[in-house]
Amino acid sequence: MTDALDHFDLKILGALQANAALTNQDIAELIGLSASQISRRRQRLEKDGYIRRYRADLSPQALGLAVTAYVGVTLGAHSRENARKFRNMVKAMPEVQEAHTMTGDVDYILKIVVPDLQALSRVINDDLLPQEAVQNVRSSIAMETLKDDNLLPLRYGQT
Amino acid sequence: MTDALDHFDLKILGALQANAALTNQDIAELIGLSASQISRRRQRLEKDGYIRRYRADLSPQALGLAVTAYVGVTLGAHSRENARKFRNMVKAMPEVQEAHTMTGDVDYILKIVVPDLQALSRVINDDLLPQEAVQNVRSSIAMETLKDDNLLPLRYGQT
DNA sequence: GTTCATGCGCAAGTTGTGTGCAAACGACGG
DNA sequence: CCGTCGTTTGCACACAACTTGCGCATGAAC
Repeated sequence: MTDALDHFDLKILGALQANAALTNQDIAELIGLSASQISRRRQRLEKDGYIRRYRADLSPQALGLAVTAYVGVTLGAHSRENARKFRNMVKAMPEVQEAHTMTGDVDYILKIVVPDLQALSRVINDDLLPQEAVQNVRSSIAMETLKDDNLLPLRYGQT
Repeated sequence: MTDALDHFDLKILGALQANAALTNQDIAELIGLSASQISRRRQRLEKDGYIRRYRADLSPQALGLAVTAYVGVTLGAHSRENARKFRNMVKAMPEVQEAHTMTGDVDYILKIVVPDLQALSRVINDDLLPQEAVQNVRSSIAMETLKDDNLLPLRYGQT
């Protein structure tokens, strides 16, 4: 009934993740289908959860957000309660773009975007370090960004 | 003449980066302006580079991409030529979502998304390590993703 | 060979977008 | 205090895009 992506679906997903401003007509011409089919397939792809949402990709530079940093956080005593507080804190921080719990010697990696180094310092010293759970914080700053497209590779295991 | 974002512009940017499927009419009602104004402002925001592009945000899980990893790469002899090759290689690898040159003891951080650990291993052993420039590779795998919205914080230094 | 399910394009109805226009507003100078 | 000018707004309309019903083609099951 549903599921299982064919060749057309993958092309639609690929086109939309690179440029969601494309009209159905554009995509139709691109992959050799009619606009109405694109519309129907797109609805299905949204309903089945392949497309999570549509986003405008803003320019950090234009908005004065010059500093991107990765911050590794190590928790001390892994008390349930303190860890929970830490996670909620992180979710509520607008400067944090991504947060993952990691394997290896660091418990969390945070991707942080701020206007300048002073703001980064403020985030680390005022928000992160005062947390009871936090034992250690190591930050590394992105000097140059080679690639930042966040495009998922779509060629795996399909038609 | 141009530049300088007012309160309305920030609200529009905020709404669109969270959900680009909103119509001008939706945003108009949200922030108390007419749809035509949203249209005009949006055009300006695009022209002035605040909005880079529109993207469909796909679900890695739905697409069978279960493994996200951060890979730290250290280059050996920093020969200009080998470094250049390394950067081009990275740009061409579809599994690499982000790549930054970093301050600190690691030269590059790569965000990599693949279907499984085997695929990660393949990327590291077949693509990364054989590079002449590469001296050392350390990878850390995301066990749980707390946050992954990539929403820029918009409240800095404006009206 | 018939039936059924699926996917297709076309065309029509609906919804959304963008521009001309006139009015409102604010800044500035007389 | 008032007029002028530039900017921003809402409205209305023309245009563009989206979506859905429909009939047809294709291919699998029996």
